[in-house]
Amino acid sequence: MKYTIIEEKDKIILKDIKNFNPKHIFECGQAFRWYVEEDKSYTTIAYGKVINVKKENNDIILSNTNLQDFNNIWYHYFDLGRDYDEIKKELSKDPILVEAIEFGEGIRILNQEPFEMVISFITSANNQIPRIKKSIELMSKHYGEKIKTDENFSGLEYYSFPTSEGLSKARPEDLKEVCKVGFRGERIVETANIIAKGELDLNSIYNLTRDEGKELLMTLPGVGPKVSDCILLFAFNKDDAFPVDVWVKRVMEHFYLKEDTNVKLIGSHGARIFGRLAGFAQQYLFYYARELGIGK
DNA sequence: GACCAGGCATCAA
DNA sequence: TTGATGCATGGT
Repeated sequence: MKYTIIEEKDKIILKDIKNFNPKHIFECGQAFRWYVEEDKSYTTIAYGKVINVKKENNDIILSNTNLQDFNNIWYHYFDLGRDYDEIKKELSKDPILVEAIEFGEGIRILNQEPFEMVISFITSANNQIPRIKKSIELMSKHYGEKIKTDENFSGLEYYSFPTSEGLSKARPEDLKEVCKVGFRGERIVETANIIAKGELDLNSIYNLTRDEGKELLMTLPGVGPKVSDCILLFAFNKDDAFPVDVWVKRVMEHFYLKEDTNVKLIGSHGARIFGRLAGFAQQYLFYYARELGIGK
């Protein structure tokens, strides 16, 4: 996991870095706001910043950033302190994971912003990934704030994801008509309200276990077992969280259970066989299953 | 036109 | 506690 950090003008280069493939990281379903560019690089908006990520040979080039932001934001966001070789080695005791890991060898689990994850995964319920992305983009454009970028970066407009205050003032009807969130409109506004008023402090979840965090998150409208696990895994570093969606259900039934079951049984089975690394196993399996259409 | 999508809320048993 | 059903919306 050793790599060299090189600072250039508006760029940070991670030289000879392993376990970092932009396509795998940004298209494995954990994040909804990474946009692929013509040169195969990816651009996103996070923590109030716009950043572009490009892979060139064994290097990763982070553009429109600097060393200070890298140290304060991106090092943690990209989970660069974690040893993915160790995780892969442990999970590779399972022959099925060997295949899934080979397929998505460059996956990392990002540390994303809590409120954005809450609303994004409420939006994901009984929805399709391309439509989820579109709704999130529309919510950002209409209820987020425009981010100033250097003119010579791309010339496009970028918007931050809305704050809880911003979304709490939205009307559910507008979220439906303008942002195409359907029946999830009421849940989004109600949840934004609860968080904006401080009735639930998301930051407290950093210090809770998966089970404790799950119990708290599930008090929010629109947050159930699967959505809460996604929030815990993608925002709060709860690596033992094992979100079970239609794809994980399919891939688990296909390779492990060999029969038609239910999501609750799959959740407990995943926790039992993958343990503290269940979240990583889930991401490798999800990407593998969805890209190849396994079990469909 | 039925069926499905990174499920959840609700209600019956 | 578990199982069935409706839900907005848009694409097959």
